[in-house]
Amino acid sequence: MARPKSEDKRNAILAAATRVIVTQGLSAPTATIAHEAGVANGSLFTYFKTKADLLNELYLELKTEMGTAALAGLPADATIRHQMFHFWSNWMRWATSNPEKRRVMAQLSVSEDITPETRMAAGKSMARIGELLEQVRANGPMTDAPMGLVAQIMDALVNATEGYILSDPENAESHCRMGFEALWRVVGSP
Amino acid sequence: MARPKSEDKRNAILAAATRVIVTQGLSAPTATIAHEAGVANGSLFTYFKTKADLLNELYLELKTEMGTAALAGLPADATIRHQMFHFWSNWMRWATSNPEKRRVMAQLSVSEDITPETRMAAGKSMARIGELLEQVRANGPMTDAPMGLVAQIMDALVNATEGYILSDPENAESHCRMGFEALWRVVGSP
Amino acid sequence: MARPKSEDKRNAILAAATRVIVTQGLSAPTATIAHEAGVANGSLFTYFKTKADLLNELYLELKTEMGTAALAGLPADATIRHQMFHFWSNWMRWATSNPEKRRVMAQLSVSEDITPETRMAAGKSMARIGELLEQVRANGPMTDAPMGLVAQIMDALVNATEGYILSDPENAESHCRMGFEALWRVVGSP
Amino acid sequence: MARPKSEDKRNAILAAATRVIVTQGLSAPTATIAHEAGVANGSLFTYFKTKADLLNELYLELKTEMGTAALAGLPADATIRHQMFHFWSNWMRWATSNPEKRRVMAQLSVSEDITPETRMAAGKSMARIGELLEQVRANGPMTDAPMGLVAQIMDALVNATEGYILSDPENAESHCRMGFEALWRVVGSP
DNA sequence: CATGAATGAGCGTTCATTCAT
DNA sequence: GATGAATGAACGCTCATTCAT
Repeated sequence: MARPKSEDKRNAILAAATRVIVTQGLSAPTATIAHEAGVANGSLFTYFKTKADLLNELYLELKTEMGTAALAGLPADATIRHQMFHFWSNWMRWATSNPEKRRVMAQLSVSEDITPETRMAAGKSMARIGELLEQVRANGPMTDAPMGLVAQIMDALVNATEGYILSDPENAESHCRMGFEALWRVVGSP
Repeated sequence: MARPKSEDKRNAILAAATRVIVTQGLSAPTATIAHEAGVANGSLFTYFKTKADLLNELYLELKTEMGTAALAGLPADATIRHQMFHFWSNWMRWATSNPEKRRVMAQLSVSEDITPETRMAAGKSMARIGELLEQVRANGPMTDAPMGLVAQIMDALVNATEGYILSDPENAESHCRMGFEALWRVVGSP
Repeated sequence: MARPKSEDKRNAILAAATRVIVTQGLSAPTATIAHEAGVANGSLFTYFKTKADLLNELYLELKTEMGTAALAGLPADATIRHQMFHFWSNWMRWATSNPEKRRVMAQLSVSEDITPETRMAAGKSMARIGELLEQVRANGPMTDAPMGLVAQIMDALVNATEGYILSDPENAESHCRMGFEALWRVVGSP
Repeated sequence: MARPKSEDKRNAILAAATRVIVTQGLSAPTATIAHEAGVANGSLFTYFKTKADLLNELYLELKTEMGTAALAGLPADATIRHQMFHFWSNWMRWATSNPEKRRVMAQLSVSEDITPETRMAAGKSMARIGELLEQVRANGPMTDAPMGLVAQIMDALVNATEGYILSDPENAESHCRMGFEALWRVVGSP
């Protein structure tokens, strides 16, 4: 194979897309993204068949990265509360240090271009967290609530807390804890 | 905020925008919206200077309508918990009966086109709710938390619960109650 | 209706298309055609939904014009041979005075963009000629030949003669007659 | 006309071009042609400097093949009418068994990309036929007609007949004869 | 020489906005 | 004021051609 498709270039495009979308929104021209990535505008399409494709892959990439970050170093033998707080903190930290990625993910989440398949695939990377949450739910005040509702609520709490932290990063630590306590009051056992 | 010409036509355009955006997203052509509203494409611009303008006014309109619906018939002399549950229920009911408007609002919320001014103005319609929430917060487990965080969390819970209800409308009643209990556990006094 | 779609502009575009396609071929940019017609490139699309559309309508227009020209002043009570020679001459004259249109028609005839429907519709304008030819055929040496073959042959003779005339316009008159005699030998009665 | 590298590959590309152009037209991407030929897209350009080049050489190849086929086994000592009918039959047979090549040739004939030089060179392969036709003409009703006109007419008759045969291959034999008789009436001596 | 990624000019079409009627 | 044709910048994508491997 002459000049194999470079993983680096692919990543450069994905990273450029993140940077550009943050400031210009999802309607950012592919040409701008390509330029930002340092490749010719046509080259973008050798890595992603269409713009929608690029967006889907970007979404997947970001979700996966976030999921991985959230689960890093999970202390398997600690109490559930501890485990939960661990990934909650990871999650907040990731969001704090990657505000751009978080913003782009928010935009992609509501985009028509992201297919159900992609959303499904993205969900996979959160599976472990789902299991944890399930255990917590089963023994707390939401035993009788459907898991779907609980999951959505947790997601909402994560986002709300993250959002607030980003607006006042000074007290990140404190906000993080408060958000977690709120979550625990919602689902955890007293 | 001036409302010159025909108020009817203005509303027709706003309503048409909602219908069209639900299916086509925010990138729906103004011409399509105009057509759906039964006016010529050029006429749209005598009612809204630009497309962004239309979007901002639509956002404001929807938020205001929702705020009004949420506060309707608030029993001023009931307990705070009662008052809170009252508007929570109203809110859920509105969302359930106006799924399109809710969806459009979700899209607008993340749009670059909505200005900070509009967001601020939209916040106004929720002021009364903010006061209520403030009272609750002051006497509950989040006394020490910043109001902004609490507000965002409530908003998140509202959205999560609404979203879940829409995905399983059969048990709306039950989900509504469960969502409220979660909220109360987060901020309410035991 | 404000500023009604102008027939003039439509014709200007069609005429411009002819001029441009002659020199640049069917792949001539729509922008060039629009410019040549003195309208904005977007305007072309208010008159023709797509480029293929423009091409189809151009083909129809040219064929119709040619058909009309060929039949002009047909002496209904002359002998068939006379009638035939009349339209043959008309045809040659039209081709001679509209070499560009003829060239464009040749290109369009083999284009993938021209739909069967258009071809069918274009055929209509030649119907009268078909009837004439049919009468001639019935009493000549090709009585037993299928009409389709005869029609194609006539078409071919027309084109060949036209082509030759254009390459040597000086002796148009003579070539025209010779071509006709050839045709008559093929189908006419001796 | 140099034929460097692999003659096989060159032919594969030419053959692939024919197959692809039949279905996609002359605007078929070179990449598609290369793929169909089983070579890398870049390789196509080591065999043909440009796409126009490829087209010109394809045209030449097809014309030559057709000319050769038409002249195969010409009975040098038969009557001229016989010789003429011989190559006419050959020609029809070739067209019938190579409908794709015929179609492609038709497209190429009207393409802007084919240079006058190529057309001239292609004419060479028909030289023998031209001589034959010339002899016939000299003693028939077109003695006084310029050879160019006669040649074009014959070409037109060939194409018309071929075209009709392809549309009704069942009666190829009969159509072939009828076409020839028409030709003979045009130029042959009675 | 073969390969296929890289390039970037170019195209058809869309659409917010303007303006003649 | 209402209409809808006019405008032209902008965009996603293609593809002939080049060039690093």
